[in-house]
Amino acid sequence: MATSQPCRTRPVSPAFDSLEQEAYLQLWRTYDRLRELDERVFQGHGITAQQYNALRILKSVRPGALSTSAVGARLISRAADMTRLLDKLEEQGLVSRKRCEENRRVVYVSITAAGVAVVNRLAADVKRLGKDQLGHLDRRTLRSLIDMLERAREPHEDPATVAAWPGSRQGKRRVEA
Amino acid sequence: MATSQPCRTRPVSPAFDSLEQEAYLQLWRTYDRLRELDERVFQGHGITAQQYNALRILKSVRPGALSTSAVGARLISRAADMTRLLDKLEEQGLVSRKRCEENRRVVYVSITAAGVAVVNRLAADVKRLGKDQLGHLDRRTLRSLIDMLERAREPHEDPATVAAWPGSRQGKRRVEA
DNA sequence: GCTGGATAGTCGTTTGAACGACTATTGTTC
DNA sequence: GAACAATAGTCGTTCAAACGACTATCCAGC
Repeated sequence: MATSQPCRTRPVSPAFDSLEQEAYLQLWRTYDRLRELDERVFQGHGITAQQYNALRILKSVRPGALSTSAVGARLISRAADMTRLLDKLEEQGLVSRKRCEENRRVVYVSITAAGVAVVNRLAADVKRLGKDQLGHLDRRTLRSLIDMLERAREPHEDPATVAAWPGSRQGKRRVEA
Repeated sequence: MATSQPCRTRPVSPAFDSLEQEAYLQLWRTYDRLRELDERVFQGHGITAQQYNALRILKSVRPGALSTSAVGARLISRAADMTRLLDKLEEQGLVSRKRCEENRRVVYVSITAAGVAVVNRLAADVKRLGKDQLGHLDRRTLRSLIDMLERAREPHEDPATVAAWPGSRQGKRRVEA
């Protein structure tokens, strides 16, 4: 068959449809680039970032426990399937589950000593990760970035779960009108 | 067995390990929240956001073509497997592939009329999506957010691919030292 | 013109996410 | 107290991402 397509790439002028779209795509790309470093750290320890977050949450309430859904509500990103996420942690002996006697529908999850050990072992790497990712920005810039990100997602937060999340803006005063 | 765990959730004081970590987690959560809207729009059209981006890129060079890897380099987020992403678009008849005659290793991809139609059909939804996601922020804030996101990922961009990406900061002047 | 290395893309397999249907338990209403 | 809805969690299935091994082609050097 004859080749009708040119074999040369030509320059593009993409431009975004709108400022809002550009902001979202920048957000997406930035997240993706930073996440790359992230994954590298965690997969060296046989764990995912999401699983680490669950452990971090459970460690913060230790020696108490949280219901399955309470853990889910506190995770950074929504996770459809808490059951299987916790299954994997339980298989590794990092968390333990126990059905609540007062309300047998709920299952309480707590971190084990082995789980605490994993989080502690990761602590230094996680600290370094933060520096690697964003250490080149000064504190004022970081605060400003955080503030804008919070404002960006504010209308999209579920009021029911926002209270459970550490970074929620509630109670904070807006800097500008 | 005796129930040794309390069946009550107790309040947490999570706090982030560092400002850098907080910024990254805020970025993650914000991306996740905004992405939720995103997915809703595209899955109504039987396509993923990543696939839409590939189509958008190919439409911008129409009627020219791009090599498989050139499309990958211009995508918002790194995609490990261009082959299968394009496979799916080709199955739906939205793109067509042709092996380059001059260099038979490369495969050129171009968008079909059906592909253009899909992008056009989505245009209104995508426009509305932007407003839904970030329409509550004024233009100054959006620009500032974009600028900070670019600075956040600047050190993590591969110099080889950054040139291919529309939002690259190259050529822009830094506002602050 | 043959060999080794680089490049472009493809494919097999494993793993995790997404969506929805399903079970068990509790609370509500008449 | 039986029926129905709501809640908490589990599980089956389907789909996409991740990782690496593999093929085909080209280029460079001898």
